[in-house]
Amino acid sequence: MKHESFNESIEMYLKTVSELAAGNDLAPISALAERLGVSTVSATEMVHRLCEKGLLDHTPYKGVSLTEDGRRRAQRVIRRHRLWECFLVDYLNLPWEKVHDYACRLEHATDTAVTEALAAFLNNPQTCPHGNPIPSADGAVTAVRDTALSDLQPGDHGTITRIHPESELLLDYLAARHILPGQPLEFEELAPFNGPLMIKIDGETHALGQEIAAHIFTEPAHDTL
Amino acid sequence: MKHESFNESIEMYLKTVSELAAGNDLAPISALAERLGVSTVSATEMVHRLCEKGLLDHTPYKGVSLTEDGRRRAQRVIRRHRLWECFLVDYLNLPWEKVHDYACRLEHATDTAVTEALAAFLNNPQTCPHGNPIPSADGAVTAVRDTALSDLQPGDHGTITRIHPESELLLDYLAARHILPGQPLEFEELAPFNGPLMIKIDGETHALGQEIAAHIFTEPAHDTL
DNA sequence: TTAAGGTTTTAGGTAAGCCTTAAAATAAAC
DNA sequence: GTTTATTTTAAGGCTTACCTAAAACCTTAA
Repeated sequence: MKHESFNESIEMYLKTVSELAAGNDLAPISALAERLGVSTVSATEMVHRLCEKGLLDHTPYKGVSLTEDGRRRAQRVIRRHRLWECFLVDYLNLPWEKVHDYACRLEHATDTAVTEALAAFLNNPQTCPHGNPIPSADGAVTAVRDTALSDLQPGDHGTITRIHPESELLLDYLAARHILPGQPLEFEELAPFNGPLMIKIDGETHALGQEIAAHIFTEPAHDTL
Repeated sequence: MKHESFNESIEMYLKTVSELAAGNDLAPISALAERLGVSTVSATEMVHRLCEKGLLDHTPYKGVSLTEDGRRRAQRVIRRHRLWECFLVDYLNLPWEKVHDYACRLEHATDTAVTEALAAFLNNPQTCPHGNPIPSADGAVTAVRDTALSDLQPGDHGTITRIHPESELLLDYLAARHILPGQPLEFEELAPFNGPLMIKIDGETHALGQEIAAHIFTEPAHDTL
């Protein structure tokens, strides 16, 4: 009766660090705090606790990163999360943009035995409905080599591979516009002064802000056939 | 980040009261405390909080019962619990005696939308794998009219209908002896001095203590054809 | 009717996770 | 090198849910 809620916060911190420190660099505590909806002071406290537990490394004034232990733990949570997302979409027919939040709750309440039985039931899917890779049971992650939409150049063509990191607000926005993994797109033009990217998807052109574009990953289409 | 664990304790208390007060009588706080693995002081404190919230009624020195609100809330948790059990057994092929504990964690992390989608996916099952009825979405419970094994007389025949209340220890014990819902049984004799019940199931005779017998419910076979 | 036994309250504590406000340390930018 | 912004510490608090120990209180049965 104490253990459960105990883990929950820890798991959220580890998962978030994992998301923020995707490029192997340090995740600033301020960013952590913001994503978790917590004051920077509280986040700093918690980071200390997690450092003591050997789950995080903290470089003062720079940010935090996961230790090997923390990484494995985070990957296990992410695995559970994405497997549940697959189930919720493919079997329960719940909406693509809602399952992230549902899975966020289930992920902390799922035994390893359940996780692995679920993986087998689902036939060991490789990605979640939002395109993100599902870590293997031992915590290994498939490296992805896609490009953020925000890193493409006007004129580029590509196909959406995944949305990352996910949040309900973002997914709602994207779902309403059919901006989903698998969709081909064309980067028509970039408005000046850090303006939006004009992106043609599914026959329509959308103005996407820089911030949103950084959450959309693509596989560029090669002009060379 | 606060709400989740918040609900968890409340839900466990309500669920437990519902289990203990099956016969419409009051559940003593001491029994509540024992089942929850908590001191009576803590249980008393929590009962006060739940009374203030209008979920429980407390008759001092007697025990507690659920208000209509509390009842509905408890039934909703139980519904989620039993639906998960069905899924875990029927689709993930997890062991009958283990799924109770797995479901105990999932039940507090499941949105209503997920619950109802799951119910539809499972084709609205009426009972959990341990034979207990699954409350309907609006909190209605099917009345069961079966008899505790401890209330049968030597010589009686019957069929096991359900195990209630469940606990992993009990389920492990029963699973190892094939004492499962659907099994026919014969009450051979009752040992004197509150001794065990000699019960013939699946070709073998088992000595079951009074306490265990109170957890096994049966549908007596009528001699009158 | 009184003593025994169970129940409840009171008092005093713990731990995790959060909060705020304010001051100090450091990094970055000019 | 000074200013500005960010980070970290420090101090004091809150809530939930648990604990022990001791006192007060009901109920019941001898």
